[in-house]
Amino acid sequence: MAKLQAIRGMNDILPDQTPNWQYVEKCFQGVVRRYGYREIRFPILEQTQLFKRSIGEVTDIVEKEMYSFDDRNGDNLSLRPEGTAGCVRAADQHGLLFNQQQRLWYQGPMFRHERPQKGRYRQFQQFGVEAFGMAGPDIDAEIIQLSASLWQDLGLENYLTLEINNIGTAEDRKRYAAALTAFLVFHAEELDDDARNRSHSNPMRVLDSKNPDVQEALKGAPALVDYVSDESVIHYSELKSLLTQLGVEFTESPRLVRGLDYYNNCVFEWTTDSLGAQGTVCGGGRYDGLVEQLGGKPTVAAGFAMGVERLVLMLDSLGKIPEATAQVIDVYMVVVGGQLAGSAVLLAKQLRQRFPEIGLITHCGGGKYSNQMKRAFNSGARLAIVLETESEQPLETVKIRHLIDSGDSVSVELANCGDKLAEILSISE
RNA sequence: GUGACUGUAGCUCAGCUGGUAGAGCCCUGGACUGUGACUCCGGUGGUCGCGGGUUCGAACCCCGUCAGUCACCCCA
Repeated sequence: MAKLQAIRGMNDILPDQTPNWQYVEKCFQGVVRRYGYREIRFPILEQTQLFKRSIGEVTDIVEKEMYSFDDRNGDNLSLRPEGTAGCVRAADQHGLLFNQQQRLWYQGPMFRHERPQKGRYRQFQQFGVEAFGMAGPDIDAEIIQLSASLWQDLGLENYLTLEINNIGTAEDRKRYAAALTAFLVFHAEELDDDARNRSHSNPMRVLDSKNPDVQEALKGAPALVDYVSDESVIHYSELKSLLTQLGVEFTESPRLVRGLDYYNNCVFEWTTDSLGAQGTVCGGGRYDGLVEQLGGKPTVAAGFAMGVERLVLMLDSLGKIPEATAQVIDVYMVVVGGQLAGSAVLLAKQLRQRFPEIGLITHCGGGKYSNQMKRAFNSGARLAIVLETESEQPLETVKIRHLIDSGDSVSVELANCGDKLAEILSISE
């Protein structure tokens, strides 16, 4: 029988890697705490309808990337491809959005059936922030500033650049899309197949084309700016002013279009060139119409999501993860001779009770002294406690040996082992 | 979904133009050493991703499939 293996594009994160993840998660949590955001947790599985109605029926995510299936009741469910839809659903369902403001954050796995490559996986981790009930550009500035704080804490501030754009309201874009489609149809012969196909279904995506010929043909195309309402323009320029006051550098990218339909007005992306083709580390913007679109009362909102794999990848390749994050134990107990197993587990139990903060491994499975010592060294422990007696003799003394600073060892009465340990590790009880 | 490259012991890899597999590390037994090290000797471990085909014979050729990597696409 063939060996079972993980589903394509779904990664196992092994013990050598998990400290890196914990480090990043700790940084997230520190930042959101400072900004007063509270955690919300919602299911990984939702009605497929939720994503269709929020992300948009004709987006790639919904059209060809969702893990959807009928459950035993015949309901069509999907693994969440992003977090905002579920967050809005949960918050609205429980009345969190009624006449109030909310600052929320979440973290968890998302699922998209794409072809895997560096920084892009079928199950991936997102960390996101959503703010509800605040209409002004100040909240937009706040969440951007929040993300910038995180880069600072992670030491990535010099490796990420912020791009922003104003994509107007849904109405603005509708009028613009019509004009753009007309332009594209007129210039159809200069476009490639892909661009022609999108001219009607999703004309704004054509602007993103990397085909130089298409970009050439786009010269003279109508600009979104000219279709954006005055209100949006004012909001946007206020945001820019706030960012400038905050010292957050940005570049304006008129071509920046988000792939999810619910965004409006200000959108932004943090990108890097150190990740290959998957340069976007964080993306977000306003989505003022989404709550209402999903059946709630009209509620303005803004948020962003970031890809944790991409961040971990980036930190790893840039050497930005502090060494101290790796988990090490403090004490390794070497047990020579099977008759000492009882004494060993008992001593270990007592020490763990007395020193809850230290990590202690008891050697299990026997084996000769030299091999046990080898494991003790390889464990990274500072100290080894050696239990050894002449055969049949009761255990009276143990040896405590330094493994890192020196090779010194001291012999202590079994009963005084804890005191000696406290002294050596400078633990105040 | 499309394309290119890759897939040999737990890990890193070698294996010339086809003749049924090797090294280092790791692990382990022993020698030495007042006891993890070093050195020396020995050992475990692979139906060469999987399935077909060509051939007297394939890890090496062909087809399919799965997976990985990178790019397109898409996005976090």
